[in-house]
Amino acid sequence: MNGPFTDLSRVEINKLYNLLGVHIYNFNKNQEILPTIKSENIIGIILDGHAQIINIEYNGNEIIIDNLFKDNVFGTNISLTNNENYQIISKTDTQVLVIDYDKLLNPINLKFSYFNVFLKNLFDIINTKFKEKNERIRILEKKQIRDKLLEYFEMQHKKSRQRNIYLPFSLKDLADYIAVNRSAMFRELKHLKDENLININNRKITLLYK
Amino acid sequence: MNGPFTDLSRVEINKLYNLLGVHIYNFNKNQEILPTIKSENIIGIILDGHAQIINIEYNGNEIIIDNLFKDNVFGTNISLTNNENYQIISKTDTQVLVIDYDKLLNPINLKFSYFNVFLKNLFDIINTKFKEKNERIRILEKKQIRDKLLEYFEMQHKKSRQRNIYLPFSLKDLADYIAVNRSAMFRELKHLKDENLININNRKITLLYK
DNA sequence: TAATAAAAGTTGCAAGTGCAACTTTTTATT
DNA sequence: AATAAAAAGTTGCACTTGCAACTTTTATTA
Repeated sequence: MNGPFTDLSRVEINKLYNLLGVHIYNFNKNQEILPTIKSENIIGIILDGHAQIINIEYNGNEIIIDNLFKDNVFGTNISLTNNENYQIISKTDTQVLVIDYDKLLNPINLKFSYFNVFLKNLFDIINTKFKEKNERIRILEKKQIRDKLLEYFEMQHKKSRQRNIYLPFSLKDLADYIAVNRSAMFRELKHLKDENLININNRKITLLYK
Repeated sequence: MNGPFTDLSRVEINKLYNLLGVHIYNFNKNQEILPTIKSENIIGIILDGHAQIINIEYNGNEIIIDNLFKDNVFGTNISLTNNENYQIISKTDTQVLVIDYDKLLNPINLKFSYFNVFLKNLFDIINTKFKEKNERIRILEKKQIRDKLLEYFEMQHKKSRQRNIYLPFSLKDLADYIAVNRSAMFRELKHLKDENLININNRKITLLYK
């Protein structure tokens, strides 16, 4: 397992600290990490210890989204879905390194700046994919089809801010995406419709509770 | 949505092509992409079209692991779990850009080489996390507790090449990880034990079918 | 080492889901 | 426009799972 400073000398690491405006924070067990270091756009790296990303749902339920151990990364661009109510809590004494994401890939310091723009783009692409995976996991973690559907609706609604959801794929594909049986999913959609929580015709779903 | 060449001029893109030894491949609908471009360690980017990463399971089942659209990345370091039997198939006419992953972050071409070593490390860290997410999704996609467990065992076995699996966490945590009810999971573990497929005591599980 | 908390192990029951086997509707192809 | 193929919509049934409510065992802490 590689860490952020693999293959780098002490001198080079110090250069990096200056170049990137790195900060290191220390936390005791069970402290909130995020408010302390929060800024617009950061990458955090756990240098030592153990922390958890926890999501607080509308109903008060707390869900462990991710466990962060040594050399794991987190941040507003990584592993966190947008617009969420989350906390990062240290579970042991934890040391965290924080980098300004924009500074990280800001080419003004560097020759071959076009190359670093390219690297930044690659990062963005991977991060986008990363967020998609996390979203899907959030849905798959739900045990009931109803909850999976509602979680999916919730995510779509947050993105579009609209009551109407236009499925980007077929209902069959939706069933695959949330990993349930197609007929069973449809049955549940009907239940939601019968309870006047949604309207559905073909690929247009209207959230009546919003 | 950003692509790999966002914010780069035509001239800069051409420089990149030379610097990185970029190749571009064109595929017709329903062609196998991977064998054509396969090498030790590559990053592929879909420039145009649509492709799917498909896993062929031991029983012949084909599972769509991922859909790749314009500007999505894939590769041996990204989104693919190790040691798997997978295919990447173009679903439409598809154009793919291929980069040698080692060349990408090889510092010999660059000033500030220590900085690029650091970027490479960050890539590695994110990719590791990415693979972990994919593994979990593979498990969560299974509909039955038994299949989730067997998939989990399979993955652990492939990593350690041992019949004995030592759980890195509690059974309660395993239940959370595969997102099922703890008692129901335990019930299923007992069934597997009764059928002489596994042995289990505390956190040591032995696969008797291996 | 005693007390307390957490995890493992167990079971009955109600509810939810997968599956199969359809019919109907929509979309794609010649 | 006719035909074929895919997706949507529907239902009964068996089986699986979640949930609750325990007991027993293993860890943790005072």
